[in-house]
Amino acid sequence: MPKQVDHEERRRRIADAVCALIDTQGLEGVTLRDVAVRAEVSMGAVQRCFRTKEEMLRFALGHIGERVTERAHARVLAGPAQSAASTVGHVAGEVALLRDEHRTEARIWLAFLAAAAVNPPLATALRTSYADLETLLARLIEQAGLDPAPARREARTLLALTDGLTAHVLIGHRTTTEAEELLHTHLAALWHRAGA
Amino acid sequence: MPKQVDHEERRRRIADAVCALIDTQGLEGVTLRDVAVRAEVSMGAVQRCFRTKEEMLRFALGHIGERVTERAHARVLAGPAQSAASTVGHVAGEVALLRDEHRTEARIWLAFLAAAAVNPPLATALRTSYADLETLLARLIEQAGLDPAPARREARTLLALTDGLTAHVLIGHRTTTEAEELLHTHLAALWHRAGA
DNA sequence: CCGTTTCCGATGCGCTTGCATCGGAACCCT
DNA sequence: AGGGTTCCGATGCAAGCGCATCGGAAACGG
Repeated sequence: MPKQVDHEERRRRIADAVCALIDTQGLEGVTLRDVAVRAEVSMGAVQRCFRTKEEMLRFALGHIGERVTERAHARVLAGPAQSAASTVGHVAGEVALLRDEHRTEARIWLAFLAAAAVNPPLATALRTSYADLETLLARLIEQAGLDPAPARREARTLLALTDGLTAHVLIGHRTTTEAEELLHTHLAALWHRAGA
Repeated sequence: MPKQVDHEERRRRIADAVCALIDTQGLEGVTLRDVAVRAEVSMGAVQRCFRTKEEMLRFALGHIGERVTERAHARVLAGPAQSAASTVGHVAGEVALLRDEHRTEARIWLAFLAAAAVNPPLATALRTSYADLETLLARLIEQAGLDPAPARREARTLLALTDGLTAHVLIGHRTTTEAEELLHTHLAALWHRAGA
């Protein structure tokens, strides 16, 4: 058993470098060389971890996808005393990546979203995350008092809305505050409708 | 006055070629050579029309932006006898680019949206189209009976929702039918709320 | 302490990219 | 008819790309 290296740790380290590059230069600006420099490893190491660039990007997408969905799940567990409705609000706010410290993730997410439109493997990876979030939201909305079918419908609408808002904030067509307010109003209408 | 050429016509022709390439290969797959081949002109002609690739892409974005907004406006003028509410539905459906024949435009739109997140000039061009659509929708919603402030709020929400739905359809996480139904349900709730 | 096995840094290769260059075709005016 | 402009197709170029290659460093069993 010769020289051993924690491959998983290295893969994650490289994925982080990929994400950092996407954040500043977009997906097109990601090159193997730049990734290697960012991750502080040699190009050879990158090529050993991932057979192709495509494989590396796919892994990075899964990496960021996990980060986002895990945070959403954590938010549910962390908010015990509140009402189900307010939990939905918090999770939606989390998914929308509106807070400044998540701007990076938002840019990365949007970059992968666009790439997925012409790249089926990436689309598959993305759908996994979306399905997860959708189910989570649907369950929460159901707990807030809606029937299963309408709850799922509202979850889907909510997910699309958050994505759209995120995109609009990113291109500067909407401020973070405006987006938060729109999200809040949408949810208020939802609960109002459910109560009646 | 020597050899003359309709520059505007050529620019539009090249923009169409750019869009066709984005549709199949994404923004990264657009090269000057491929554009020239698609547009059936020489590379020299492309370089004469646009000083840089960046300038060409910017023009193409404006081109497709005009197409979408003009169709939305046309939809308003074309639907005279209906209620204001149903006009909103039609325009929203148009903006969401859900119909199969607009799938191409949807992909192009999403590609530019992602690029705009790391490219301010593109973001500026995009915002122009968004502002236009937002105002149009707000006016229509107002005509349907809402006060100006809520009307604008609903227009913004609706615009974000359509964008999100479009993206979800593109990556195959939502079918066209599902998206249409979600959009319809959202609007139904809106009118119901407005009526009360 | 040396052989074996695993790893990787450096380098090279073939290709594509955006852009610059320029000679000559195309055209209008006189 | 010919000169003066305007245009553009072909070609060249430097840079950057993903990927393949390989010699040697690192770590262990014997």
